[in-house]
Amino acid sequence: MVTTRNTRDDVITAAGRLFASRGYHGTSMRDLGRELGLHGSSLYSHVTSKEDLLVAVVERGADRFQASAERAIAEHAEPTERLRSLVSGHIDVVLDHPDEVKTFLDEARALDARTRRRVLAARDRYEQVFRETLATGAAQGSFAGDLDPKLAAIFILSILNAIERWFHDGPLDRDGLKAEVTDFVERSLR
Amino acid sequence: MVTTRNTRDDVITAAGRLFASRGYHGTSMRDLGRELGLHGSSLYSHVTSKEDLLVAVVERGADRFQASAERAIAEHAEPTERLRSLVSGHIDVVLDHPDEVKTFLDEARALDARTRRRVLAARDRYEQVFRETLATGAAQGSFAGDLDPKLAAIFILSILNAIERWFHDGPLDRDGLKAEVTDFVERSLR
DNA sequence: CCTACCGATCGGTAGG
DNA sequence: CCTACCGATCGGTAGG
Repeated sequence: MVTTRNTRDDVITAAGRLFASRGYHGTSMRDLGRELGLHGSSLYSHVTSKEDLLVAVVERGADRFQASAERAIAEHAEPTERLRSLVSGHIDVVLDHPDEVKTFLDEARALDARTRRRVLAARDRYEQVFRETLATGAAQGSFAGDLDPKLAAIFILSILNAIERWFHDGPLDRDGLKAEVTDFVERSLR
Repeated sequence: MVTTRNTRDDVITAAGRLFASRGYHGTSMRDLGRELGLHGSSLYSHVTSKEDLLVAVVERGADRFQASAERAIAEHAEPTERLRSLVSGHIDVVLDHPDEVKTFLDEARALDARTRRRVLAARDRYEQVFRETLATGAAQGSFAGDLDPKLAAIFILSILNAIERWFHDGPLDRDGLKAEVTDFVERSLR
């Protein structure tokens, strides 16, 4: 037998998988236990409640996006390049951690009000990075001068966040996807 | 007392409201009864099951989009104009019927496999109208010749479907929103 | 991580 | 549309 005991991390990962595919309310603790090969009640040695699990999954998603934004900021100052890095980093997060992303985007409503507010604030800060990059670029002449940075940020993030819903490796691979999104977006900003 | 009995239509509308805000699995029949001022068990004189309700809400959403596409096709042959009409019509559906749209977009996974396939097929046919409009426009020179109609359709629909998540009448009204989206999209297609 | 269990709530039915 | 109810399942606890 090579079977090992599950860690809290394993539990959160499996929870993300189920929350992403069936939704938080569509997933029971017994479902999750089955996924890990143990009884539903045994999960309570790893977590204090079902919502505790949701918080953990959602925060993982939030952290990934934040880390990606920080990398883009650290590595690229010029607006066009920074935006490309933001787009590329976002796509990596979506494709590398689809379950956390989907839960982060779709299941925040199941959180209690205080936690939900915190998560939405994190989302806003992330969007703000896109907005400021666009505003700087418009001011410097990299993008169209009449650009509305707030709306453009929303449109770009709409495209990025939807990727999880339709993309699966095929004729178009990850780099191709990044190139297509970047191209579509940059045309709009000129 | 002006209170009237609820019709099946009332029940479906209220169900859309709750499914959109809490999700299908996050809504109980008793919740829905409370919303309508009657007991959960009384709902079964209007519907045969909870899933019956979900199907009805989702199909309403699907029908609205289909009707919008048919109108665009009937009224505009020229690709640029037809696309504008598709965008405007889609935004109207999203803003006039947000609950049905959200349920249509987010809760299809809760449907049984057969119904879900039917709904996804309807979604595909709708997307196909966008794709064909873009392909025709690219062939005729209205849009860039190297345009990928499939990807462009996805990107445009990503922007349109996300509107429900962030738009609420403010400084930007419905017509302003339509103009901004159309502008952003058309720049990308040139 | 398991066994044995709890009260609450779930979708749904019978019979008016 | 209500009353009275059903078996199943829910999140969670006690005690090992």
